[in-house]
Amino acid sequence: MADRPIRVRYAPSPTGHLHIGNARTALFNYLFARHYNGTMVLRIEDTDQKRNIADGEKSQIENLHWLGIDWDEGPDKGGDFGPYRQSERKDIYMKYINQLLAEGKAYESYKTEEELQADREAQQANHEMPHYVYEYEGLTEAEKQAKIDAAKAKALTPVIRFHIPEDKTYEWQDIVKGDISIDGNTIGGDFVILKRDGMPTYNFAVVIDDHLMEITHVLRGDDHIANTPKQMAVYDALGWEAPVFGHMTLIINGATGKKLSKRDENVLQFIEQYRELGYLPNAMFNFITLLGWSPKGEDEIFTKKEFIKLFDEKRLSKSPARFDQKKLEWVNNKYIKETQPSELTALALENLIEAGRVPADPDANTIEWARQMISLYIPQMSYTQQVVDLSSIFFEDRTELTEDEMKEIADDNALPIIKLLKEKLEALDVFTAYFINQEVYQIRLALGVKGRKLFMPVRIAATFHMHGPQLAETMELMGRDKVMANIDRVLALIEK
RNA sequence: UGCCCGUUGGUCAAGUGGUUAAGACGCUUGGUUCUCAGCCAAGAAUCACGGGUUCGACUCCCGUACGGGUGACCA
Repeated sequence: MADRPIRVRYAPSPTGHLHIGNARTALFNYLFARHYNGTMVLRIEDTDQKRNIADGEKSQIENLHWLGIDWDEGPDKGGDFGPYRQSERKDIYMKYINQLLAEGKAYESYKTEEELQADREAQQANHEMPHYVYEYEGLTEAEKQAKIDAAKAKALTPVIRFHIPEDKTYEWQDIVKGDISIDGNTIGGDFVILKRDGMPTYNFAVVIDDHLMEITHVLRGDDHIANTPKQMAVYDALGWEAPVFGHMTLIINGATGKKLSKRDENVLQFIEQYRELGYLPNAMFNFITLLGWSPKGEDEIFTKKEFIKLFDEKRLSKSPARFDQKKLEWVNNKYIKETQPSELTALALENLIEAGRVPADPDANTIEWARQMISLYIPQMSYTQQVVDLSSIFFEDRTELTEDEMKEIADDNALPIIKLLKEKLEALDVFTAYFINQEVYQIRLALGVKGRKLFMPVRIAATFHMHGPQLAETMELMGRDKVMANIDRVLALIEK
């Protein structure tokens, strides 16, 4: 096994959009493959026809690409081990199912849903773990055959169950958890490998696919630990060697302490949602990689290349990690500061359009204006959608000042400053930050007021807010008309 | 109820028998700036508990507690 070239896979089912937990699984498989110069396979596990959704596969692929994850083989790429959709591999599964049937390692089961349900209820009442009870228990081979024939005569369709050898103990060395050992009699009895609709079940199909696709390492969420012995039993039955398993801890909901579930609505769960808010792919990559894994040293910010180089599966954490939105914001802000303003503008523009702040098809002037406005907020922006709120100073038309703001301009110095400001700005030829600053300086010289006492009245009069980004730049972006209107409004309020 | 896994500050975490128990986010305080933010500096805060083993345990062993996972003709 160790000598074979490393092959790993990410195997989503197309049942929804890319979830953070799945993204993390994909990420670590990707890092593992790239670190060891191995091969990354994308396989679509679409055996549950009821749950598949129309664009599930497409959406997975798009979001993975957005995150910066790529693969070498998959439904969209081809490869020597295809097809890469389980729904297209039915003939392959049937071959092995027939083989197990012929060898007596699997059998037709006619137990109905009602019977199974009754079994489970009885077991539960008995404080036992729910498990399948062998329906041909104590029957001779002939009696068993007779029972099957009787069912066939009624035109019933069976499912195929796999016979679990209950006296075996399944043990493996897990890459992340270490030695794990599970008794064959605790895993729930003979399980279904072929459903009545003719599709194989997950626990069977993965084994066939992982083996045929020559997967060497299976890195997945630790909710699959309980499936592992079932899969190992299938490997045994087929005479195959199982791959190396690594069960990574789940990401848990910070508020509930439970596995991050698609039903939790208080946490943003899908990569797409972050994308829409203007999170950057590299920041997401960075943040998610550091959830449940850490490199040596003290750094927190790494490029993808560095992560690939540093990746070490032995440093995967054994205990679950909470998703910390605040830290993600910090990481994203770091990346925002490193990103070209033009790129940020493109993202933020979408958010502004979405919010109705900017027309859907902005002209060149608007784009340039937006670029400058967004630049003012780069130091404090956690994600670009925040410009919508941050920039409200440019869009709102307030008519009243808050108590705090009134206090700032109640000073005796305030009125002369504002009056002089109005005068100077009216006379200004070119309404740009540079010249505005000059005029403010002139006011300082003329009235002998400086610092907060000077700037606060100017800020409030010009912007109608006591907070905002650099004053002169803000005024330039607001434009002379709006600034003059603000000043008049504030003057009116003072005189009242 | 069974089986499996886990437990270092509020959060992410380093740590592998002897350390002042790193670092980051967050928080608090101070500095800087016209404000907010940012930036800089400082600070508070941690080994779940009980037994062993040992000269010495966060580190090894055993129990307890707590948390999580699993139980399908979902994956």
